[in-house]
Amino acid sequence: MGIDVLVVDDERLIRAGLRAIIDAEPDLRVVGEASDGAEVPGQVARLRPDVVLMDVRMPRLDGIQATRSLLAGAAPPKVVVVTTFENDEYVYDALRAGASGFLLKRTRPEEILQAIRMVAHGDTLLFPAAIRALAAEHARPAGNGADWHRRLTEREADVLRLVAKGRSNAEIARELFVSPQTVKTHVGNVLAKLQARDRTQAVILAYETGFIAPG
Amino acid sequence: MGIDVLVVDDERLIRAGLRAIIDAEPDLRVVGEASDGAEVPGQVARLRPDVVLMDVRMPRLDGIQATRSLLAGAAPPKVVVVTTFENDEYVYDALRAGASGFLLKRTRPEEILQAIRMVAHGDTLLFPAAIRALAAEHARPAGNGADWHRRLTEREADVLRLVAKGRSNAEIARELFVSPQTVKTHVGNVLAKLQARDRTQAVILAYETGFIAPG
DNA sequence: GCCGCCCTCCCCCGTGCGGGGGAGCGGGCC
DNA sequence: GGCCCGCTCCCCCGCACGGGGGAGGGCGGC
Repeated sequence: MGIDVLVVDDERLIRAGLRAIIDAEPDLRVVGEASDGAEVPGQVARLRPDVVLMDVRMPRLDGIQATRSLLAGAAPPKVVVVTTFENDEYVYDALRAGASGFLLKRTRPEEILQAIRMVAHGDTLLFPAAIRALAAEHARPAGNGADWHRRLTEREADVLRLVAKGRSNAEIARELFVSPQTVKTHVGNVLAKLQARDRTQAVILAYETGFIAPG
Repeated sequence: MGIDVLVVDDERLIRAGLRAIIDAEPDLRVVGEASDGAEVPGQVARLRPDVVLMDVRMPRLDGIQATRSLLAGAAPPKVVVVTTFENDEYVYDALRAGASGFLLKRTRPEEILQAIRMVAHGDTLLFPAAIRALAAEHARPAGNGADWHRRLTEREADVLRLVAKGRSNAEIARELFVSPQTVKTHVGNVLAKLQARDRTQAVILAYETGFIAPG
């Protein structure tokens, strides 16, 4: 019961964001992270995840090679390759290497979660599906069902939204009718939960994970 | 010669980003800004812009009403309505109100510029065009032809890219093999050019204007 | 030649920010 | 009743950050 996920990405920021999103789900769990394709086989052998969420571009050993070597082993996990652009030439290589699917990094959180569940149950996400997901993203009005709210409390989410609008702590305090100290507490909690060093990194995570949408 | 543009948006950040993009073009010029639909008629009468770039959602008087009142006047400017989602119900109202076109905020800078030129020359941007622009956005690999490079020097753009990755000044200094003071200088210049108060706002602008893409 | 821009580096200074504590209060759960 | 948790507010502290200057070298345009 429950799907164990290994997150592989060379960007610490992205890993933190994905972890936050995934761990918010009751049926999903991040059992480990790797920052490099070369670390993947060891982590997989040790942690035995059900699904590996793997970035394409990484130093040393890229996601394609890592996928290939993984799938060659015994009882391999499902692999979802995460890429930035859908016409990335790596995508075709990823499918040939045996990936069960791939996602765009700009995909909305709930779609990432759905994708993990799908491949865990044996489904395959094909190229057009990613396109459709993308289209669906834009078809959705403002009902962005971002999901790490469950990790962030409502108040913390309020604060993050304002941080992501460029507001200072003092401004946020005025807008929320609380003291600056309170805002500092919330911001501190947000940073801790997102594993961000400062508000700038928090904003980046908010954009990268779809907590807020550009435009 | 040259197209005069009035930028209307309640978000100071967005206005600054659009101004930076537009003013970088030799044939375009931002002659003024308005933060509210109610300010628009006065600004138009005073500045007589060729094109008004107008946000839909604004306090007091929204972009639709502002467009309607503008088009009712003598020698009205062309109006391009800027919206967040293409299925926004306001869009149809905008076209009925007499807008010459509309854009998605997530549209790439160069497409925004092209749109301004098109409507100034009497062309009309229809709904499908926005969709196509959107599709084209994703079809484009990494060749993001962001345009405010002309305002930002190359070095400044380098620094902004790293700032937008969450790096501290010291980290940027190490990565670029220069002293922290130099980085501070560049960051300061970037903030000034983007009219951003701090690095957090600069990152927001970078995302909102498409200087960097999420994912 | 000179001027202007870009890149580099330096000083000082104030402060917003983030980390470390702690604390009171309400509501929900057991 | 006790416990946990979210929200609120407070202290202290160190430091990275941003604003204000200035300065020198390289390079291209006028």
